[in-house]
Order: sequence, then structure tokens, then C-alpha cells
Amino acid sequence: MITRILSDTCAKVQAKRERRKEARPGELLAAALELFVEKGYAATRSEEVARRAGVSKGTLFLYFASKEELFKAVVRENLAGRIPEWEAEFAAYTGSTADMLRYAMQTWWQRVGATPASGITKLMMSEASNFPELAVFYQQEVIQPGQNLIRRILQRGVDRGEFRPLDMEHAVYLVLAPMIFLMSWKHSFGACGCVLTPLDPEKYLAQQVDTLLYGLCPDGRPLPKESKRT
Amino acid sequence: MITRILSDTCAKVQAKRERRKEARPGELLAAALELFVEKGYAATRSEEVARRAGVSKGTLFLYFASKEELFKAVVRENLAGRIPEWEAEFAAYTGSTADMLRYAMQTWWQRVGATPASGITKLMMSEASNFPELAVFYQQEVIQPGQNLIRRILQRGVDRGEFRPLDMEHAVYLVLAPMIFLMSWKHSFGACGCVLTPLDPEKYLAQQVDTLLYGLCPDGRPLPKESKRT
Amino acid sequence: MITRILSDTCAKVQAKRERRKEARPGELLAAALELFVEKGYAATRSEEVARRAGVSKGTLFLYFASKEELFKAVVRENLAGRIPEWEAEFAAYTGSTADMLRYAMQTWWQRVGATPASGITKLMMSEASNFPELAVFYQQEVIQPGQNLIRRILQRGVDRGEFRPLDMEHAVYLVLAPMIFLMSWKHSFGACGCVLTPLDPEKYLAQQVDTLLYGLCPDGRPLPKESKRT
Amino acid sequence: MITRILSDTCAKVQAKRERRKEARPGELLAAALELFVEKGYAATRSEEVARRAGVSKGTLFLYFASKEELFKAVVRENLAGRIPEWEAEFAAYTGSTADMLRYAMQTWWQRVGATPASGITKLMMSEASNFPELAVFYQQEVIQPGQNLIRRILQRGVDRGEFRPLDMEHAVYLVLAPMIFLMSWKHSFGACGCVLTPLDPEKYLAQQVDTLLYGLCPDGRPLPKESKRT
DNA sequence: CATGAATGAGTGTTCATTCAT
DNA sequence: GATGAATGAACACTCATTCAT
Repeated sequence: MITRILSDTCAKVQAKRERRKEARPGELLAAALELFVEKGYAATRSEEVARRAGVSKGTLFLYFASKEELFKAVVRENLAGRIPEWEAEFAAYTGSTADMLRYAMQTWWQRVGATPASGITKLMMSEASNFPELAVFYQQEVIQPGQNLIRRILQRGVDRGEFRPLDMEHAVYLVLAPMIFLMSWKHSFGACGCVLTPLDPEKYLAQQVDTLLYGLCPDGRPLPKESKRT
Repeated sequence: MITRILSDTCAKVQAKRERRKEARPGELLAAALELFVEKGYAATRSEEVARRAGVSKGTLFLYFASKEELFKAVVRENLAGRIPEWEAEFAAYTGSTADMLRYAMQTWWQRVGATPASGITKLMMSEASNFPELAVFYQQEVIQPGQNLIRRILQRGVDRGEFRPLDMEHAVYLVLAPMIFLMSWKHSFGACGCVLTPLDPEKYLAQQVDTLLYGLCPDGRPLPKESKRT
Repeated sequence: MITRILSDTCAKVQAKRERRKEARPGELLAAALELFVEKGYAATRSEEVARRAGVSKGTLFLYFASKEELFKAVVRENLAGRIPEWEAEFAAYTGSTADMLRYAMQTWWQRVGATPASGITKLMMSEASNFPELAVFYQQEVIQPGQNLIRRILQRGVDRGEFRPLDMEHAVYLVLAPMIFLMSWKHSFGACGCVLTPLDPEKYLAQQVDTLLYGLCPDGRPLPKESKRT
Repeated sequence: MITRILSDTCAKVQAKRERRKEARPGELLAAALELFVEKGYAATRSEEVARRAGVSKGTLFLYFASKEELFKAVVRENLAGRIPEWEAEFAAYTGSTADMLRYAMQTWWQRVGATPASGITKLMMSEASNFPELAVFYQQEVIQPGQNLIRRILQRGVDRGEFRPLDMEHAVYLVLAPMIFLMSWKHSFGACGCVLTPLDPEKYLAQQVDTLLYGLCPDGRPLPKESKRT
């Protein structure tokens, strides 16, 4: 009987605690993402991350052992952790590879490029050489899986005769470069408050994809029907 | 004895001083460029800049009011100048526009991309949002003229019927993005000591150019003869 | 499911709680003793004391107002008791005083020196100046009774003509110093993991006793038969 | 001519600078010694060391790379560095070994035991197990050389037939233990402000030496003439 | 009573900047 | 002008202590 009552009490207390405890990391990660993107890794002070998440400095270190671990968690939360989702999606794709690539780049823009998560990539490009440990982590958790994803798409196109034969090692950058450049640009000159060189991401991407697809298609073959010239 | 040594030291210092008095700022800028590119803005310590320039910490602040001013001076010093040279070269170009573009990107790699100068661009991408004033300067002095250069090439191609019609506003990034990405990559993951993802710049560029040129050429038209598929 | 698990946990905790309610302070003191001896006062974290006692951090502060109070309680808890036992033993001793002293130091080693209790003395030597109040307590409860014990032995030797006349005030340290030094050494350099200077306690003590007894015996008198030169 | 004038100026400037720069480490070491002895290693804040030396926190780290290096420097300055002095003195000693040992312990008291330097030894006994790196350093720089010194004296006595044969490995502690105990006592219970157990160092030492010398002398041999029973 | 999430003062160390010489 | 000794604000991380549950 007592056990029963206690179990209820415990459950409630535990529930509230856990709800609170479970919410904290998310709030901290959101705050950290914002600040890392806004100010860079080194310039982001851990106390400010905590304050923006509405907790004290100590609490941050209750959930993340160090600033570096916090950063890694941000990367996992916003990039690395979402790769499997892409993998599943592409494994199930049945249309033409050109459409697949176009779809990939467009949804990438919606899910990553247009979100604060894109700031992380720009951040890593800036800080990689200063934080080799982070660079290794990022390469293992994001770059390699991401490149594999792209490579598989391109290979599918080549295998099905939709794309011309490609040096895969560098061909991945045909897809990566426009996306990474876009993120870097958006968070550098695009964010400096002075729009001398505006860049409409959607139009930019559309043109890049079109030109790329046309550039990839085998000689003599007509472009896939869905492709439209800008 | 000590006096003796000191007198020698003083004499040498004096001699050096007079010889170099006017060279100082230049030596400091050179040292600063190296270090900013090598380590990034935040990680570059002003004392090391001074030491590499062969002067004392105090002297640095004699010529530049702050680290920030030094950074701005470095960026201002190392830009602009190059553009007119390219403009002249391209104004005189008589071959096909495809060859012209290929030539432009290849010589860009030799003259800029492969040199320390590429570090400045990467640096600007990293720090633009922290130095908006500088970002404006960089856009005016480098980006706009550079884009104009590219735009003129592309327009030439379109005008001569070598390229398909293009939305010029974004088409410049078809050329810019691969180059800027390459510089960023080279100075980030390419320089972090952990070569999980090596990238051969020459092969990378060749493939980008090929694909781009193929992607730009009008429907039904054969590729320009010099183009080779990778 | 979660409720189920929680209910079990709660039930167990509850059972434990009631069984142990009165044992708590004792378990905390035991854990604290171990850790204070092992790591010193400053380096002992209160959370670890709690964990080793099987309770939460908060519970520790339920029984002891502060880390300082806990320390004081540990020292107070682990003292006193032993002295009367020695006193009875020595009051009944009938052999030679040399044998008595030898016996005293050897059994001291077995009952105190070689046990964790020796850590308390070392601890007090280290922290006495930081806890004057505690130092007074320790002097009253341990040092004075202990010195009286030794003094009585020495006086017995002098009275029976076995030892030469002694300045009793300082003579007690002839016996104390080797023992206290041994404890300090054992828990400092003897415990630092780097045995550059090993010290065999038994041999050390034997030699100290021998030399001391020989040094105490009156001129011209032969050494007590049991004494052996090392 | 200019060189001449400059050399003078330089010399003066340099002189003043150097005098100041040379004085700093000494002032810092003195302050550090005081505070380490007063509060212990961990509890001594680097800022307070700096303040007591009349400089800012930053200046401390200009001269000592870390708190640990500061401590090592204190040890070297006050203990390790003075061992050669003793070695020279004893190498030149021509009297009896008993007198030599008595002299050694008495001058040790005057030069070390009675000075703040004695606090370092007590400190090391307290902190050795928490700072293994310091413990190793101290053993190498102080304990080993010190024990060698003592061992050499004892061996001299044995070789000349003044002392009975000894197990040298532990015999060094016959001399060391009384001294180390004295330092520990002085800086623990002797410093806690509550003199329940006063200890007159001079009398203490005299008695320890007497008893030790008597305990060391071979059977049947008269004590060295200078020895006096207390 | 017991818990453990939350706190925030405190610490060693760095480095841009100043200024007496 | 030139120096480099001195400064002190800043920052990541720790841990004794509190208190809502």
C-alpha cells in the first residue's frame, strides 16, 4: 500500500523532474546553435549560452562536459543525426536520378540550408584549422556520411546511364561546392548587414542544379523532361 | 662588459631602425597576413605578429591602433590591385569564350588560389560578419569588380551564342562558387592536418570547369573542341 | 512501464531508508574517513562522500551542516576510545620497561600504524592549522592522553633504573616522533605512487626502537637481553 | 658618437629594467613561500601571491609559467638549491663524526628548521599524495640528495669505528625522522594558535641528538667527549 | 526525510593594450 | 620612436550548498 502511494509520488516527481531535465539539453543546444552561428566557436562564451537558455553557468556543465562536447552535441543534433533520415529517403527513391538530385538539393535547402543549422557548416569551415579535434569529429560524423550520400546518388545516375561516367572522388564536390558555398556566403557577406551583393538562394540553387544536371548528362542524350532552363 | 654588449646591441638596433623605419608597417602587414591566414583572426596573437616582423609588441601598436585595425589594414593592403591586370588580359582575348573561361579559372588558380592570397578570401568569409565595415570594403574592392569580370565573360559567351541565355545575377556564382569553395576548403579541412578527405585542386577544378562548360552550352550544340570529358 | 520501474525503485529505497535511517551518519562518517585519508580534506568532494555512503548529495548536508562540520565529526568519531585499552594493558605489564616500550611500539604499529586509523593522524598534521578548534580537540583527546601513556612508561624505566634520567617534557617525543613520522611518510610519499624512497615500516620501527633503547640505557649498563642490534 | 650616447642610455635603461626584473622573481618567491606555508598549496591563490609581492596577477605568470612551476621554484630556492652548500661543508669536515652529526642537525635547525623554509617540507608531506608530479620533483631534488648527505655522514661514522654497523637504508631515518617530525609539528599543532603541547625545538633537538648518538655508539666505547646527557 | 537539479562564487591562465624608460 | 614589463579583464570549468519536489 505504502509502496503504491510512494510509487505514484515518485512517478509524479520523477515525471516533472524528467520533463524538466529532458527539456534542458534541448534548450541549451538551441541557445548554443544560435550563439555559435552568431559569434563563432571561440567567441561564444559558455555563460552566455547558459543565460540564453535561461539557466546558470553551472547547469550547462551539468549536461555537457565541456564547451567542445556542447559543440559536438550541436553538430550531432542538427546535422549528423539527420543523415540517416536522408539515407532512408534516398534508398526508397524510385524516380529518375536527375529528379532525385534536384529533389535532394531542394529539400536540403529547406531542411538545412535555410535553417540555422547551415551556420554550423560555415562555422566549421572557419574553425576547422584551429580545432583539429572538432575538424576530425565533423569529418567523421558529417562530411564522410554526407559525401557517401551524394556519391551514391551520382553512382546511381551513372549506373543507369543517366549521367556520364565520373571521377567520383571529385564529382561529389560538383554537388557539395554549390551548397557549402551558399551556406558560407549566407553567414558571411549575407549576414554582415550590408547587402551589396544580394543572392537569392532559391534562384541560385535552381540555376546551379540546372547547369549541373545539364553538365552531367551524357552527350547526345536529351535532358530529363522535368529539367527546365532558367 | 655588459655595457659593451649593450652598446653593440643598441648600435645595431639603431642602424636597423633607421634602415627600416619606413618599411616597418609593411613588414608588420606581411607578418600579420601570414599569421591571420595561418591561424585565423582570434587565434593570432599580436605579440607573434610583432616578433615575426622583428619588432617588439609595443611597436605594433605604434603603427596600428589595435588588432582590429591591423586586420583591416591587412585586408585592404592585399586586394584590389590584381583586378585591372585581369581586365586588360580579358579585353584582349580573342579565342572562344569557353577557352576564355577555362583559361580564367586555371590562371586564377595559379595566381591566386594556389598562393597565400587565397587565405584572405577564406579569412574574409570567416570574419565578414564580425567586421561589417570591412565586409563592405571587401565587397566594393574585390567582389564587385571580380563579379563584373566574370559577368563580362559570361555575357560574351551568350552574346556570341556560345552559351545559353543566363540569369546573369546568379550565373556569376556558377563560376565563383567552385573557386571560393576551393579556397575555403583548402584553408579549413585541407589545412587541419587530418586529411580524411583529400581534394586534388587541379583535378577538382578541371572537373568543375568541364561540367560547367558542358552545362552552359546551348542545346544541340557540340561542346567546344578543347573541352575534354574527365 | 516506467511507473512500474519507479515503483520498484521507490519501494527499495524506502526499505533501505527505514533499515538504515539511524545508520546513515555512521555510514557517511565511514565514507568520509576513507576519502579524507585517501585524498585529503580539500580534494575530497562532498558528492563522492555521499555516493560512497550510498546516499544523495543532499542527504549529506541533512546530517552535517557543511563539509567542515563533516570533517570535524570524522576526526572526533575516530579517536579517543583506544587509549583506555592501552592504559589497562600497560598498568598490568610486569616485564622490563625496555620490553614494554618495544612491545608498545610494535603493537601500536599493528593496531594503529598499519591500519587506516593512521591516516587520521596524518590528516590532523596536515589540517591542524586550518582547523584550530579541531586541533585543540585532538590535542586534548589524543595527544595528551597518548603522551601521558608514553611518559608513564618512560618514568617507569627511569624509576626502576632501567633508563637514564630524562627531561620528560621532551623525552616523550623520542617515542612519538618516529611513530608520527612513519604515519606521515606512509600517507604522503609512501602513497604517492612514486616509490623512489621505499621504507619498510617493520624494519624502520625495529631499528628506531633498538637505537632508542640503547640510547636510553644508563652508562655502563648492558643492554636488556631481548634487544638485538640490527 | 651617437652609438656612444645610445650605449649609455641603453645601459642605464637596461640596468634599471634588469634590476627591477631581477628583483621580481625574488619578491614573488618570497610571497609564494609565505602563502604556501600559511595556507597550503591548493588554498593559495595565485592572485594573492602576486598581490603580496606588490604586482598584478598577470605579472606572476610572466615569471612563472604556472602555479606548479612557482612551487617548484620555491622548493629550489629554499631547499634544493642549498644542498650543495651542505655537501661542501661536510666534505671539508675533519672532526669526529658524532660532532659532525650534532653540528649538522644544529645548523640544519638554524638554516632551515627555524626558517619559513621548514614549512615547505610540512607542505610536501601534506600534499604529496595529491600532486604526484610535485612529489616526484621533491623526491628527486630534495629527498634523495638530502638522504645521500646523511648516509655519507653515517657511513663515515661506521667506517671510522665511531658508530656501530648500520642498515643504511633505514638508518638515514634515525636522523631524518626527528627533523621532519619537528617541522611537521611546528607547522601544525605548533602553529594552530593553541599551545596545549608546547615543544622547545632546541631542547627537543638536543635530546634527540644525544639519544641518537648514544644509541649509535658501539658497545663498550665511551661516548664522544662533547656529548652531554640531558 | 530524501533527492538531485540548479546555482554562482571562485580559480588558474591568457593576451590585447598601456606606459615608464 | 622603440621597448618590454606590467596590467587586468575575460573565460572555461569546479564544487559546496540550497531547495522545490
